[in-house]
Amino acid sequence: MKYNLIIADDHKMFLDGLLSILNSEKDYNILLTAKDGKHIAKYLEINPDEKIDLIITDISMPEMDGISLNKIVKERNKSTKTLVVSMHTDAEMIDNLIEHDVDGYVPKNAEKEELLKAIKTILGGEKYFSKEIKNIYLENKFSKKKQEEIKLTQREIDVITLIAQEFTTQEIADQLFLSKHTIESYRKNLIAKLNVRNLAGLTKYAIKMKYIKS
Amino acid sequence: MKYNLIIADDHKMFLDGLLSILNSEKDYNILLTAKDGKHIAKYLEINPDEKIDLIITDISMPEMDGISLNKIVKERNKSTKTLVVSMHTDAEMIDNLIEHDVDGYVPKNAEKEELLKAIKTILGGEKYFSKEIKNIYLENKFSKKKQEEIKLTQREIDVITLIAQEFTTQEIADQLFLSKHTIESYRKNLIAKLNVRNLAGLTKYAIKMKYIKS
DNA sequence: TATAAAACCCCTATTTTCAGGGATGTTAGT
DNA sequence: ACTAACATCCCTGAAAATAGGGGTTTTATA
Repeated sequence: MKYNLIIADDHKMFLDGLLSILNSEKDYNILLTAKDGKHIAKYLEINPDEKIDLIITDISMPEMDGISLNKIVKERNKSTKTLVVSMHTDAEMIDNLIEHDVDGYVPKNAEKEELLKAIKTILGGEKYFSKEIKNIYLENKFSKKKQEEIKLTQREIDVITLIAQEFTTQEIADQLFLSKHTIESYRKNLIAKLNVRNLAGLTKYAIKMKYIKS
Repeated sequence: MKYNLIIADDHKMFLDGLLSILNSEKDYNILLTAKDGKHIAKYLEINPDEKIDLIITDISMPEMDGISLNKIVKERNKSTKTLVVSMHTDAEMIDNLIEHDVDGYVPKNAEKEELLKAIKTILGGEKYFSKEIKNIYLENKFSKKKQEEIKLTQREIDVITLIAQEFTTQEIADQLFLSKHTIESYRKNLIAKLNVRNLAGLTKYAIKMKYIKS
């Protein structure tokens, strides 16, 4: 009996590549391909009882991204597996995916063989994450350990965000309905906590932590 | 007579996709595929007289990127065309490519039909840039116009870079062997020029312009 | 060779930040 | 009930940054 697969990827050419790989395998039956998650979601809704073994998905797609799709898939039927195939190799993304309980991740520059191995492994009930991805994940966890010692409170985040937006202490105080002295204390604490020297350092931290854009 | 094509892309699966598209076209003869530019460069060196009509290449590849490859290709034989197929859609990259005189650019999420059209157009001697890419390019040129009114001198860049690195005015003066007053003047001018309010604004600008990392 | 732009320097006065203290009330967890 | 963490506020003095002026000299280039 064949496994039922669904593929979602907005890169048409890449999709063709995947198909050409999978079509030469006789165990896989490709039910559907789509260039965004929404189509897949609709299909799943219309066919609630169809057995779907694996969904191969990209992360960034128009309309509905891979993470949202994964959530929908798992809610419909926990036994449907998800394999993410993407070019994103940033730690945050990977972290995010693992937390969302995807069954595997293979980068797009992986070999054909690895992809097939990933699919087989996942259909066999195990997880599959390529070595590259595992390394990024683990390295990130280690370095996070150090960073997480520095944990800002919500108020501190409020203040540093406004500082990075070029407001003066007085202006921040006015906006938050606090005393100027309070903001000064926060600024002082932030400088000490984050091991920086001045506003420039605070601003860089705010950007790194994405409290402000660009 | 067939056209001779070479393809470079480090995404194996994508390569397969491209191949499956091109193999079904009888006019194209694929001489070589490789996952980085170096292999291609070596091939070109070994076979200096072979007629190569088109090189399809990704931008970011290990060992040798698409831009360097393009340069080598054009130096060897000006009549060999280059089509870039990549996921990069940032304005800088596109600008860079056009300046390096590639013959076309199609994003990886393009349809199969567009790719074929691009290839045909380029082999016909014209340039082909997908609409999406053209838009990004033009939009960038327009917005650059506004930005380029703000042009920093080298010295100003030196100073803002150091400011963003959290050095004080006095420290910057010492490092650059200048008077503290000079640095103060530069800071003042920068704040006025860049329309920001303080160090935080200068720091953000320095990051945006990539004068400093993160 | 004008002349504009860049690089450099100085001054005053005000505001803001930084560094160092200390303090109080509230909240959440042990 | 105790304690730690948090949020809030205050003070002083020094250092730095900001805002507003003013300059000269060097360098590129039209």
